[in-house]
Amino acid sequence: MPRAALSADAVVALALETVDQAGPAALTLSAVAGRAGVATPSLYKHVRNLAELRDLVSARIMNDMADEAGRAVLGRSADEAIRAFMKAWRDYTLRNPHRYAALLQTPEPRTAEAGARLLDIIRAALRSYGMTDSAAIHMARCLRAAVHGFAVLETDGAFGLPESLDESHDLLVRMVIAGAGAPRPT
Amino acid sequence: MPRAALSADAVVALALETVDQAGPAALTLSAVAGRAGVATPSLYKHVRNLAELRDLVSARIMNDMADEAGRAVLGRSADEAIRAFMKAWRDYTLRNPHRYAALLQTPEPRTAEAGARLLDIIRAALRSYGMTDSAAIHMARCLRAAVHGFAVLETDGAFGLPESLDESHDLLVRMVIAGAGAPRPT
DNA sequence: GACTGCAGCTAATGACATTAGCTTTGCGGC
DNA sequence: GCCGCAAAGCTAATGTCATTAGCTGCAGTC
Repeated sequence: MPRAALSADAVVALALETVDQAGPAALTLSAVAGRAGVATPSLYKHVRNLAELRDLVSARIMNDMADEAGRAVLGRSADEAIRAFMKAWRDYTLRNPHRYAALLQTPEPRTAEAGARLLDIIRAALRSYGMTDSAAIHMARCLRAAVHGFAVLETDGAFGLPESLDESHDLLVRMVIAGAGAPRPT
Repeated sequence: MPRAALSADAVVALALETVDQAGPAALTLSAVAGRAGVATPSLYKHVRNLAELRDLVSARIMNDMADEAGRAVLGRSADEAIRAFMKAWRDYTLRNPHRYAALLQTPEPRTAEAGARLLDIIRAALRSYGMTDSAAIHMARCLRAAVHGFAVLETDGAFGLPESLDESHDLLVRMVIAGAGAPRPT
């Protein structure tokens, strides 16, 4: 194992820095290579291509969020779990707006896997409601949609009005909790 | 006015075709020029640059969706209006998955304007609940977040499980309606 | 019939990603 | 201590784009 200098993980870390500082559009191999003090083609020794690097970054972020969300939910159940999960999610996105935008739209394998972890966490949080597996899946999807939609719109600055976003988010949380409490179809 | 051939609108239309057929990543000036039977630099006579073209396309799509959603809501109120709105939204996204992905994240002026129209439609639909303006704004945001989040996740194929997505969407609709009916804070 | 302005063209530049093939360096075995 | 090898890095080359500059030719206008 010659020169230890770089590694796939190190490249991803530098890519993440780039995203944090300059946004996902600035994530180019040139930029990462510059940050690593290395010629661009050298990166190909660690990463198949730009698409893979994007996926790796995306997966890292998704796993990160899943970790934080999982920690937030620990030891809570039902309404409290949902509240904590949604708060953790929003906190992360506000803390790292560029990261959120770097999450891959098109689900590459690694990102998809991280997404599955996330799903598990949500399902675990919902277990305390005692709903059927199938109901829990539908509920988890709704929770995810709500949380994701809000995050996208907020980090993109798509909510124009001056009204407090905290309050809007509170309403969203209450809405989801109400839905979880009474998920029975008509 | 020499040769009428192209025009900004025509360019946007061709761009939209490109997006529909090959996805937003395929929206390049080369591609559009090829489709128009014209050299790439010629497009600059109609559009400032690629960024502007993206914004124009995005705004066109957003306006389209707002039109459809507005039509769907016409003559309905309260729960029925919300249900119709959400159904119209999802139908559009399923009919035009690539278009939805082409909506701009970063809100450029024209897209933002179209987004404002959309907001108005939602607010009109909520008026029948007789909530205060401020409550309506928060509610509209939640509705938008729910609808947007679901659309993104569904068109990206981020929902892996085999469970019926129609059913999940139903649950989402019910959740939002419940939230609109009882939006009073703690 | 000459004038003007717009639409389109070709040529050139510069940022990237990606590939090919060469060079260096450090480690394991002798 | 010395050798070979494989990983890690480098330079050079190619191709795709976006974008700019400057030229050309046609549509109507006077």
